[in-house]
Amino acid sequence: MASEVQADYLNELNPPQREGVVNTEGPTMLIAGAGSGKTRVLTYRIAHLIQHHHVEPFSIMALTFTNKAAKEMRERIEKIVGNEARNLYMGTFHSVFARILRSEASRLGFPSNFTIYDTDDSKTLIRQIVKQMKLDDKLYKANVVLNRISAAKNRLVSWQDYLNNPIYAQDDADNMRPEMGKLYQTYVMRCFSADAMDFDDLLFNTNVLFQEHPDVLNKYQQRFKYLLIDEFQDTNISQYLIAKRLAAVRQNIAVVGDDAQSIYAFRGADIQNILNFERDYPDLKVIKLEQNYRSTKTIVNAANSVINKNTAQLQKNVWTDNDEGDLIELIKATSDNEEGKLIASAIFETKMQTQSSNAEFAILYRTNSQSRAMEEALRRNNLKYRVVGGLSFYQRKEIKDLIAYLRFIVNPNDEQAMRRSINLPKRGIGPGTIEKLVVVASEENQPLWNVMENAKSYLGGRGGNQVDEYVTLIKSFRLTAEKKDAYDTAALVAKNSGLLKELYADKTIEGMSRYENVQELLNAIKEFTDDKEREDKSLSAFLQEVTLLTDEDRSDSNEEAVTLMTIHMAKGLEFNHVYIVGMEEDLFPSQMMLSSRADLEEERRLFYVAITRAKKKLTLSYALNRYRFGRLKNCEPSRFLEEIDPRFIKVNKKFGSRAALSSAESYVTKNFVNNLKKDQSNRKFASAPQHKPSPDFQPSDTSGLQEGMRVEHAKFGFGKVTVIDAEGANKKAKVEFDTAGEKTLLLSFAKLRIIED
DNA sequence: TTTTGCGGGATTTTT
DNA sequence: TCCCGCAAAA
Repeated sequence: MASEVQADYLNELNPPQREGVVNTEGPTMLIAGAGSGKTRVLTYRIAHLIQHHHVEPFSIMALTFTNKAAKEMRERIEKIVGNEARNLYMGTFHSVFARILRSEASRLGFPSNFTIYDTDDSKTLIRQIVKQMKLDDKLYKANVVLNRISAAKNRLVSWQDYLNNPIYAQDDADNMRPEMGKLYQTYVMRCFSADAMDFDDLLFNTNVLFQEHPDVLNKYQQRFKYLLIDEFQDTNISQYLIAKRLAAVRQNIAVVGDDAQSIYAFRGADIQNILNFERDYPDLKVIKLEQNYRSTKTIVNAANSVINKNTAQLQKNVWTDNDEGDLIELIKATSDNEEGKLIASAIFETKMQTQSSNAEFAILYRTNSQSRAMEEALRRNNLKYRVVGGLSFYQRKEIKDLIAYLRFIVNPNDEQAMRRSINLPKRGIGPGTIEKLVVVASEENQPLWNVMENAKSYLGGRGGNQVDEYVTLIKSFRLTAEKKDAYDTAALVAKNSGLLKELYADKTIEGMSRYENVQELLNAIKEFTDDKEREDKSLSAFLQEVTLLTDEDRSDSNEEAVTLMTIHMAKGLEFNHVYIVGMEEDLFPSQMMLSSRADLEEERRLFYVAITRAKKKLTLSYALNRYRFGRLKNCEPSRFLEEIDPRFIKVNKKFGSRAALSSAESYVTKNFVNNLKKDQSNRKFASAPQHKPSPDFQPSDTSGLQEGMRVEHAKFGFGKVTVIDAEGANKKAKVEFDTAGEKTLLLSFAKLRIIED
């Protein structure tokens, strides 16, 4: 019986796919081109482990990039192996290791009910620290500071390491931000005393846990016999190290990824991981999935012609057996609003001609703000649509407000939650009073909650009384939380805190929708507690999940609607008809990504991802004018348009006459020439001809490499070392190459020839 | 303490 | 354009 099922799924696979499924032992890397069926391989591989090798589901750990991907994969596996699949240890890095950190929290001095700070919490805290340290908040913008801290954590640089490393100090001094290290330290300490971890801490602290507590590491090494990682190109160093440690004993680690689809370098993802992987596992089995089952020949080849402009990529040849298909259409509009109209009517027509449903259409854009014009036009055409992403449900003010209460109930030291909830609805407790509480707590080195309980002895008169009332309220909530489940508690909090009443009183449209949102949150909590499979239905258990949830995880409305979303959100999805809008310079590629070649290559990969979402037909559009920051700006067509092999494009016949065609072409051509000029004047954009290494090229021993030395790299050419970073296996050098721009190279991996001077 | 109005910055992407 | 944080006014 079991073998019949097996035969079934194995027969559906092509040879490399089958190999990816059957070869379950030892380190494996699947390089999976777009649309090559990698999810299928991953699911079958897990199913195969369970059915054929009789591996217990709870000893398989599978890490994905989003919760949604995990959920879908689990469902697909469940279809093959039945409800055993429930016991798989599967989820995002963040959620899986948050769970492990909860049960081992005491090892790190955290309580197991620690709070997870989301990005907003982190930024607010940083803003507070900057203020308290009396620093210039123009210079120390929360965003900038958090990014810097985040980057350090993702490379496993602790605040102690940071303060001890003169390179960082120099770097910060050069950027006029000498206090960065101090900020990092304070930030970490404040999180710690609030019993809170931010997103990066979940990974950073897991590394600390495994490094400093070998017994814990050993426990999980024994337990997880098989480790699988999806979207490996989007992992950062911190994540990779966790995986490596876990897999160290059994070495059953399989990673799946596509370097061409790496689009999260901005948040620390590191393609280097793919290269490191080959180095770390010499007997690695590499399997390439190159046949695309998703798209037409036109789309696959057009995508290839684009991605080939990148210099940094693994050798891979994506091809397809599918039909030639329609040419890619290019639409020119005079304004962003007209672009919306043209796209909407194009969708409407295609829908009629091909008898397609709304759900087969997607409009993809670079930035969320572009959805507006599209939405309006779709509405006018009576086309149902849904916008994915944007301001997420859990980021809405009213939702965060209620959750702040819930958080403070569970974690009495969650300072951010206290700050948010204490004066909501208005209780006459202002910033002055709050600040006093926090200052006393830190000066007397007391838990915040202790200070609040004795507020009257620290705050005279009114403030003390008001805080007292709030404390009593929270205490009563805590009593409820101890006895009742998450839903009963949350419902009581919404009612007794006065939050619901206040929202109910607001009869504006926005006010009513806020009220509904809170009701919806309560429904979501109800759904959580109604889940029969769930053992722990406490408020604490609910909160553990909520911060790591995103909108996509809430409702899977399979509604008949056109999908609007950013390209980032579209990764992993596919649609028959895809419209990529806003193909303009400074928008896509984004102006913020023009400063280095590496960034531009990431934008190009983003474009590649966008193109490869389309199964049958791809349409691109750009506008000559667009409102940005409230101002009408004229735009040039994107350089990416010229990077598509022209054989695959035609200019829209309905909306663009012969004249329009030639004018669009001339626009593109003119732009192309301009870009060439730009390229020549700015070497960072130079379409660097592949460097031919010198005939005597021989990698040197780089242990003695010094800043200022000139080096040669096989691919990037000649350059000068600007910075040397870290020591030992992680030693890195920043090199400013003459033609390829600035690169950071891992010396244990990169082959550099030192040039005598 | 709360409300209002001003000015400045944002639109890159997400766990 | 719109949203946020901050300063001044009430």
